[in-house]
Amino acid sequence: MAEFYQKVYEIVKKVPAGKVATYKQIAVLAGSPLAARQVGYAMAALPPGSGIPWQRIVNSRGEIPMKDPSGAEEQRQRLLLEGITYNSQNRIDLEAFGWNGKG
DNA sequence: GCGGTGACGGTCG
DNA sequence: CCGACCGCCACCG
Repeated sequence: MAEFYQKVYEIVKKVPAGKVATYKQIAVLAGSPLAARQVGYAMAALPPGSGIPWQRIVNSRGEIPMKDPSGAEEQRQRLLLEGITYNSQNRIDLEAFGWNGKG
């Protein structure tokens, strides 16, 4: 079992609702600050019923360049339910919703 | 062990 | 902030 993925999933689940975390944040907490790329790959590997709040994971720009636009739409809808709002540029304000990583 | 790959990040312009 | 280029790590065949 890939420990890195398992670690990433655990951290993602630790992200509180109403907050968003960046891939870098997850990578750092996972123990590999330079493996942010793999973090994103781990998210893509997550099935919709995995129980992992992958929608709270965004890149440093506060957006999710998902290959499937349909999934991005779903992600946006879920974030709205958590109180997270998108700005005019279809991006999330990391200054306001960015998770400090300490809960 | 090797080569290919990717929801990325940092730097440069 | 955005776009372009390179580099990074871990997973997969």
